This record gives sequence, structure tokens and C-alpha cells, in this order.
Amino acid sequence: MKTITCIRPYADQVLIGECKRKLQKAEISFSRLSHVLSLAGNDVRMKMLYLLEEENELCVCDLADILQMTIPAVSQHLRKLKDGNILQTRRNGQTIYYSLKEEHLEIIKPLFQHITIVNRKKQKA
Amino acid sequence: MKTITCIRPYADQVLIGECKRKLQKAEISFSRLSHVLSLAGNDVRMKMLYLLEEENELCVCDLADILQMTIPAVSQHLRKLKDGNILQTRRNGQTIYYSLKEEHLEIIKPLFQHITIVNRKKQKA
DNA sequence: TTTGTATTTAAGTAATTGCTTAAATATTTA
DNA sequence: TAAATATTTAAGCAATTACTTAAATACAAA
Repeated sequence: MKTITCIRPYADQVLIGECKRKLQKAEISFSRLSHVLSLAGNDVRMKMLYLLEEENELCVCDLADILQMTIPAVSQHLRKLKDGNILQTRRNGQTIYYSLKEEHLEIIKPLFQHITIVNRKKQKA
Repeated sequence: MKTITCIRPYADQVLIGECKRKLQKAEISFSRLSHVLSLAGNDVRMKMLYLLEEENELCVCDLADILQMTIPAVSQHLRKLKDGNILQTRRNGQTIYYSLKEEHLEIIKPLFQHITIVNRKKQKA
């Protein structure tokens, strides 16, 4: 970290100090929130979350079929979401079902509002 | 892309088909949303957005002072947010003020609800 | 028109991400 | 118990990220 060289005689040091303090006091919620968003901020994982909201629970194979991805690729995304306490698992035999977890649902759920199904009626030629 | 080898005699092909179609129809909003979230899903950028929500507008130097980062590092984050249509700029002399842009505000604004200022009163020993 | 200030851009780099394929685990069924 | 299935884990790799320092650009003021 270098000192900021830009001198700026008119910089509002009081404002800057207040802002710094405010950030400090919310430090934990910033890292919590940005971590959850970084997980949701991926096309594949956003789709997974949306699908789990819609279908309640899905297994790894189903998700791989739906997303047209390899099983390990899907599994690794799911692991991240589980590590981030966004998903939980339930085992039934050799099948593992993933579903949304309560913990960060208040952050995740409102995001689905911005997913809009486009019903493009095919135009006749 | 490989074919999914897992056979699963009981897989619900109808469900899988429906899910695939649903994802396709919302393809654009998924990529739009996940892109915005990937930008917000970074500690530094989340703080920037929060600060701009609070203060309305701030210049690069102010943000560098507040965040205790070098000017170029700050500038590069701001550029990403601007490229993503989340921020806009206003020039006043040689100072450039950044502020939140209307375009993705409906996604960004509700996120601030999850920022909680912790007023930790120092415990006496 | 030279000097200083605010900002951006560029180039380099270490760390992280998102996939791949192959191997390991866990569970069910024959 | 052996074979098959569902999932995870590991190792490798190309692409991306977030910084760094140095140089370029843009404007203001002396």
C-alpha cells in the first residue's frame, strides 16, 4: 500500500474520515455480502440457484443434464455454493439432492425477480 | 462438451426438458444479472457502490483516500463499474465525479439493505 | 507555455477461476 | 462379493482478476 500522493487542498477530510469509519463498522457485512454475490455472479451458478428455487431440489445428474455440462463441472459449482452456505444437501441412496439453504435466502431470493422469461412467439415469414 | 454418461433410468426427462427451455427463454436476463452481480460481488466494488449511494457522488481521489488504495487500482475498479453501466461520470475541471446510474439500480439498491453498521461499544475491562 | 494535479492507460505478475480428464469414494444391486 | 451408478476429488491448464509501477492524457493555474 502506497500513500496517496494526490494532494487536493479542497478534499473534505471530515467526510473522508466519516466514510472510512462507516466502512469499518460494516466490514463484516461487506465481506459477507460480496462473497454471496460473487457466488451468484456467475452464469452457471445463477441458473442453478434459479432452478433450485423453481424445483425445490435437484440432483447433480439432473443439473448436469439441464445445464448441458459435465458432472464434475456441475459438482464443483455446487460445492462452492454449499461451502458458501447457500445450498444444502440431502442424500437418498447414491443420489444427492441439492436445495437452497435458509441462511442467505434473503439475499438470494430477491434476485430472481430480475429473471424474466421471454416468450418470443416465432414470427411467420 | 461430453455427453452425460450417467444413465439414471428414473430421470424425469419431461422435467429436464422444461427446465432447459425455461433457461433458454431467460438466457439474456441470466447473463445480464450475473454480470451485474459479478461486478458487485467484490469487496472493494461493493464498498464503492455503497459509498456512492450514501454520498451521491465521489471523485477518484476521495475513493482512493477512503478505501486506502492506489489511484490506479481505484480507477480500474471504477472503469469496470462504468463499463457495466452501473456508474456514470461527470467532469468538473480535472476532477471526475462518479455516481450510480439509473440503469441497474433496481438490482443494486436492494443489496444495500444487507449492509449493517455495527456499533460495537467498547467493553470496559 | 511550463508546471502541477487528477485521472487513465499500459505492461507485468501472482493468485484465482472454471473448465478438463482421470482416479477415488460411496452406495446399490446382481 | 463383484459390478454398476452417482458423486466427489485431484491434477493440470488456459483465461481472467486485481493488483503493481511507469507512462500517457487532460485540464488548470502560474
